[in-house]
Amino acid sequence: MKTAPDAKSDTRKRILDIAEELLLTRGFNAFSYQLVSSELGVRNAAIHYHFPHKTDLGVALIERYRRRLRRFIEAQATLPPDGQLERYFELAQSYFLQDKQVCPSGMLCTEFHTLPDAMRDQAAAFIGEMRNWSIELAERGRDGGIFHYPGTAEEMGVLMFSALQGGLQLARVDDTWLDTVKRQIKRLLGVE
Amino acid sequence: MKTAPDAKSDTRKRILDIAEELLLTRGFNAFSYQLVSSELGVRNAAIHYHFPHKTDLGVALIERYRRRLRRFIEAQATLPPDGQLERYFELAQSYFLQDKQVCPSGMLCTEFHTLPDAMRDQAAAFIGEMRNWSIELAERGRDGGIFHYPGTAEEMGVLMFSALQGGLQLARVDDTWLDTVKRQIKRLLGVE
DNA sequence: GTCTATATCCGGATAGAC
DNA sequence: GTCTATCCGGATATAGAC
Repeated sequence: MKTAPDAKSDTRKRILDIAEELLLTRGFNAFSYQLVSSELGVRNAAIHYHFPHKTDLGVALIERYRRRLRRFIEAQATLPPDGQLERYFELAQSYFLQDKQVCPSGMLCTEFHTLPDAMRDQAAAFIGEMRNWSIELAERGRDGGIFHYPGTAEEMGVLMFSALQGGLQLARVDDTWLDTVKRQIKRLLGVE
Repeated sequence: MKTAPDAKSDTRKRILDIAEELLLTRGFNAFSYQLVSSELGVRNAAIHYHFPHKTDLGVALIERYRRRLRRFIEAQATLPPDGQLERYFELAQSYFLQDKQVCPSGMLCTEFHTLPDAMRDQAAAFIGEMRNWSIELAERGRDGGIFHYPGTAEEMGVLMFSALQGGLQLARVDDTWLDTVKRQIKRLLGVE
């Protein structure tokens, strides 16, 4: 079963894992096939076999984020809004704990002007999906009487997304930053 | 007076201006001396005369941001808190209107792991100063009875800073983003 | 202060052997 | 599927003429 004929090659997956780590720490422009291949213990031509162009690797990474986001959303569709918020916070926290990574959307936004077109399209789609989920969370929380905040669900969802993205980045300079942002978001939602 | 012997050369200033534009649109890793020199209409060796190493240019840029921030703060020290908030928003807006730039702290955070040490030190200091100012704004606003929010001034100041930084980045993908963030921050502060 | 010319290195990418 | 070998372009940086 684990060696099904259509299974993605292990090497391909390991390349994606290493590239993801590099993307979220260094950024797309600042990582090279050399860094991936040396980490993997192969030559850089081997990477080109799996991903002919760097753009292919970048697009594959964002596509994987999008699939992962869909599974993340489905996996906790039955949780109450405050539970979902906790999971959202844990996701951000797990990025930070792993070498002070930033979230994918944050890295892709700041590098946006230098990304190849295909990556920009994927990034915009990914960010749109994150945005929608954040807004729906704010909406369900209010409808369920769990969250209490001024303004529309769209405004509050967009603000939470923005604050977490910025907070995760600023945590690189001050370890307490992300905790502060999470605490204040909960307060502004009237939770706890 | 304008040609005082100790005046910084015009070329040096123009290099900084062009480099700043490139830093806030493309990032430090994604801009080159070639891009600066061609924009300036000189050869790249001329840039090296003014800034021998790229690190020197990067450090000079952040030092200028720090001086500018100090002047920005002083210039509106007498404004009421809600007026200062407006100026803060206008600053973010002006970045966005200029080729969808992000704020310096946002770019420096995401590239943090790849920056030379001297730039990291400057970036950390700059961000610390931004953080303090944002917190003091939240504090004065509450003390003056203009802002009304839950949590401490530190928590609210850090949240505003984070949300504006993230919002400015995400505005690259969706033009309405920054306006939404500004509107919601004002609402959360109980302003207007 | 700016130029030409060049050194050095590194990045993405390809060809062809195994 | 991975290797060796190589090409090409671009980036930082320096030397020395003007």
